[in-house]
Amino acid sequence: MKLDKKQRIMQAAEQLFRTRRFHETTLDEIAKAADVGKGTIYLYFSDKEDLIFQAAVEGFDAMCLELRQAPPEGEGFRGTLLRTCETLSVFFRARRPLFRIILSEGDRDMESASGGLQQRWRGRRRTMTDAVSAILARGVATTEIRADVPNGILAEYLLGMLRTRSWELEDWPAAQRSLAGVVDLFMNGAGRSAPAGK
Amino acid sequence: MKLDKKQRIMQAAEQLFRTRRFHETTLDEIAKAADVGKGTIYLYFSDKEDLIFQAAVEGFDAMCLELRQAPPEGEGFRGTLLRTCETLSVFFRARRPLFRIILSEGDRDMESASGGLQQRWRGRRRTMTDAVSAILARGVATTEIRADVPNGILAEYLLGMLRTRSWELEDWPAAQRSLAGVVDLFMNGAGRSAPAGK
Amino acid sequence: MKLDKKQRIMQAAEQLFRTRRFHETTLDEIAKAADVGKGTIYLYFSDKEDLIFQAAVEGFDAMCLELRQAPPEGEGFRGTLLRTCETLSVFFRARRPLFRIILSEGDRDMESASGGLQQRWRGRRRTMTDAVSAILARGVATTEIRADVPNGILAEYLLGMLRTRSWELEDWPAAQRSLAGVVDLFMNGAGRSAPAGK
Amino acid sequence: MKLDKKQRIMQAAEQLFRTRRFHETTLDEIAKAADVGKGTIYLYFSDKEDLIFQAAVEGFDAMCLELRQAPPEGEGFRGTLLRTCETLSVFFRARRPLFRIILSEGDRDMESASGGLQQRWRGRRRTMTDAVSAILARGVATTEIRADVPNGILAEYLLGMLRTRSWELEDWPAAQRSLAGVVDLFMNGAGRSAPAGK
DNA sequence: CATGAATGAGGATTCATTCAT
DNA sequence: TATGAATGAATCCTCATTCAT
Repeated sequence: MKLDKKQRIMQAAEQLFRTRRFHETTLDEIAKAADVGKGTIYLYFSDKEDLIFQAAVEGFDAMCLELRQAPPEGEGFRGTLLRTCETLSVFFRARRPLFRIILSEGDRDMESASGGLQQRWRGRRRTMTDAVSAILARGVATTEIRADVPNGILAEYLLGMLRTRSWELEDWPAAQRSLAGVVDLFMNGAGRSAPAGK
Repeated sequence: MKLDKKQRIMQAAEQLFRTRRFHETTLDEIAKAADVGKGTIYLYFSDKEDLIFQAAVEGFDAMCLELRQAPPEGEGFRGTLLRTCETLSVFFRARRPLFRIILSEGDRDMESASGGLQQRWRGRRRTMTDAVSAILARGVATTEIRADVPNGILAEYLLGMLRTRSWELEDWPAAQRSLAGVVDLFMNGAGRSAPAGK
Repeated sequence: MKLDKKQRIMQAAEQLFRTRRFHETTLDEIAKAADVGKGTIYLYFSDKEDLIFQAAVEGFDAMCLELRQAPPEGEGFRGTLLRTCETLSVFFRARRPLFRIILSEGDRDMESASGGLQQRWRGRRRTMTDAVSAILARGVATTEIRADVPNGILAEYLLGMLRTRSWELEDWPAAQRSLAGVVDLFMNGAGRSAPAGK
Repeated sequence: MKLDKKQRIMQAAEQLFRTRRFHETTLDEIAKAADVGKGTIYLYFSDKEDLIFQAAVEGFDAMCLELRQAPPEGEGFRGTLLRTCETLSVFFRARRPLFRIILSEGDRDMESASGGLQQRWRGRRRTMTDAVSAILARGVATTEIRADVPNGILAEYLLGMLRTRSWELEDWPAAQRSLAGVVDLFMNGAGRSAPAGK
């Protein structure tokens, strides 16, 4: 059964942006790949940027909700953190190309006119960082997370580590870039982890 | 006294890309801003991408050399690490807009044809990560850095933290995003810092 | 009633190339003259050269077919030859400017890359020379054409004479450059034609 | 010993235009090939077209003078004609690429502005056709050339045949495209040359 | 005479967007 | 809703020409 036309368009876009840059991917190609007329795209999206954005944040709210769910009975804080990383990792994996475009298409100093994409994303992103902050807050409550650094900042660094893992560590063996490893490093740092002589 | 023409062009480019995207910034504008003829740009750069790249990596090799210098007498490992972060931070601060473009203009899965910029950068970047790895190796030697994670991976995460600090934490008060904080978090992690035996 | 858009574009091109050289005629002008958008040209032609070529060979195949038609009952060989010259002459008259461009845009020794136009034309041209050769073969059969020179060569010289008539003899009075005169010269040569009474 | 700089430039141009079109050959290349500075070209030629023209007509006047020389003792008319064809053939052989450019760069209907090259050539060319006409006149005097067609027209056709031989017959075996063959065809035509039954 | 760094006018081509059907 | 033919604004790059040295 054929998907909804809007869905087909977003999927085609996601697929094409995987191998082509923003300005190298034409609406003709997307329309062709989605098997719809070129004009049809404009029935569902206001313009090319809007298409990118909607394709990127598709499912984003659902993910944020998932992050906010209460942890299952008996799951320790580290377990929660690991599950959080998995959720985030899964969401961003397929969307990496789209977010690469969004992040590149503007910077904080950009004039508002051109920063449309980035502006919209920054607004949404807050939902995610807040959710992660809330999770870290639980760790603070159980004294498993240090309290001398704001949760929001810790959340950003955690997200940054996940980005590094996804963007820069692709060439390393899977064992070296496990999510458990990220959590461990995030929690214990790179310093001599356990006082040997203890 | 007027700078060298090539320098003027690179500076003008850096300035303009700060507030405009790659495709919104025309060579006309750059030439105008640099106060040179349009054709002059092509005397020094093979094309627009080459201009971006050269402007971005200007001084990169010098920075890598600086990273490799032996630490001053009596400077502890943490001191070295802090100094390393400062060096990196200074280098990337002004070049952020340029690197945003380079990173966005291609991805590892991209066809080689379009990944020219990124390819060139990946080649150079290695010099930097190796230098940081080498520094971390000294920490391993003094048992200040854990040995169970490859230095290369730790280096990537450290660089990732600096990126997060520079890109995502701009709205936080300076005190919260100090380089010392980055080093502390990198070394000790987000877990309860206080020694258990307390 | 307005012509087909593709036709309008080709006619506008033919008209403009009549008074301007290849590189002096811009696609802007052609689009303007044809009263279509600039982009429309690229819906029908792959590029500027393709436009020239298609405009030039428009109707070429039809002419070749016409050349191959059996001569009417009772038409002598010279009559056939004259009719052939007329057909050729009519076809090339309006297209002279276009062919001037095609012939100039490459030469046999040119690298294949740049000889696109000329290559395409050489391929087509063969159809025409073969048709003329076939006609001359009939003359050989009736002993009206000498057999000691290959038909293909004679065909080339005949076509060359038509070109001379069209390109170099324009300043001479029409009577001196009649097609009948071409045929006569081609058949009898410039030597003392035939000692009439002798 | 190094040639005169002007000579070197013209030779380099001739060489380069052999494999490149007018607009594909840059003055940079020519200067490089001639081993002179780019500005030096403008010391000897007013512009690019002038360079082409002067390179093409270099030696043209000398050739015209040669054509006008009295035929050697005892050389028959056909001998003179053959020698004439040889002279013309030699002159144009190396210059073909240059003349292809000149002939393509304008037409009789062209606005004077753009027809500069062609205009200049048409003026010079007259010297050559007049010389050939004069030679044909000798044939008329000896009744070897028909008198019912103006010499000027016959001269044009003869030159046209030489062009055909040089441009269109290159793929034929040398024996079939001999200058003697051209003269024979010019004199006797393509009709049954000698009434066999005579 | 000779040079070559510097210039900037000029044009083919692409592609997001519209709108008549 | 859906389409895709038509549009034309927008820009990179080339290269003939100049002129300070």
